[in-house]
Amino acid sequence: MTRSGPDLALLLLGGFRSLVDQAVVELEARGFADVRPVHDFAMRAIAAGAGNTSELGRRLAVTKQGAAKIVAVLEERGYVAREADPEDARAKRLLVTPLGFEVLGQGEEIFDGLRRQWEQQIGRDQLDALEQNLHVLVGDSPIRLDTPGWLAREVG
Amino acid sequence: MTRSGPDLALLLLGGFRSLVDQAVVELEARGFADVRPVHDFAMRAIAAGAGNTSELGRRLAVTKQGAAKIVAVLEERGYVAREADPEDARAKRLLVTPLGFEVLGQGEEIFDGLRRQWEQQIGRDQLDALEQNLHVLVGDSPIRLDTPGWLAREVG
DNA sequence: AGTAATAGACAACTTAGTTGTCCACCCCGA
DNA sequence: TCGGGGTGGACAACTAAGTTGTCTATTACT
Repeated sequence: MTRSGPDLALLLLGGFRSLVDQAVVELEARGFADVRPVHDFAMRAIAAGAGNTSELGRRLAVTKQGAAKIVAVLEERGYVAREADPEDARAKRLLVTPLGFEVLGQGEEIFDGLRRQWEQQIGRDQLDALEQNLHVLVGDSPIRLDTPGWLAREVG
Repeated sequence: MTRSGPDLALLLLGGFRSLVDQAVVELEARGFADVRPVHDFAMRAIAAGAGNTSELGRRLAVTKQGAAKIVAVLEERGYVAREADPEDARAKRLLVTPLGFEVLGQGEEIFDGLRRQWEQQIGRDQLDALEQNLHVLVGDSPIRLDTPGWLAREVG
């Protein structure tokens, strides 16, 4: 039984790590090596409407230069393409390639699978309550991704 | 209501971030600037018996050189002292100074306070269940600290 | 039209770790 | 008892993933 504040924080971190580490390993096993959560999140942001690098930077809460580096990696891997923006000669449009969507889909599938494992371990009601409570505590916008350093780390 | 695997991971990360960010800010307000979770964890490990730098590295899952850098910071801040080990001429003993224990104590107090806030928001029973369930899911040793990159980040 | 803001490139720096190498010292076994 | 393998620690070079800072080209405001 945990009762201390620091332990609660560690428990949350542990839960996150547990899911993400397994997901990264499983993604690699499926043939997508070197995909980190930050890549996944970046692609999701692009697919969700971050049309250029500067906008992506804002959504990921990194500088546009930082975003440009992420995009460079994604482009090199073939997950994201860049093309001239017909409506703005300064900008280059970002788009997720079919291969990128493939990674995205697999990632979602893996996370869903892990969630189902948790559901089996503690029961549907408990997991629902856990999510519901965290939602209340964290607020309506839990998607703050400004932890790219850690998200990008190699999994031990 | 959250039902997707990725969202669950984000929720856990959000919860952790929420606690840690507030804790860092509050610690700073109490006069301990530039203290990051990784410093706290390192001091805790030393206090708990990590008697030298190599051992600290093992407990934090970083290389001994990495541990040495953390120790250097803690020593410079006056939170940790090093002295010759009378039983091993190679080693230098690590010990947490009174000032270090002060930080540790304040940190614990702050986290406990944040936990009480959560308790008020969702109720004692719900928080107990949340902790209990996470404990089951994460396992008995939730204290895996090998995320120093992110733990050490400046809070936005 | 003129000025401010924005997209993006390039370069240098920062942080928090990593290898890699070396030496001094401990320990254990022939 | 000595001799070799393992360990603690220092120093140096490298890496990853971001940051500022500066520059140009282009767009948007008024």
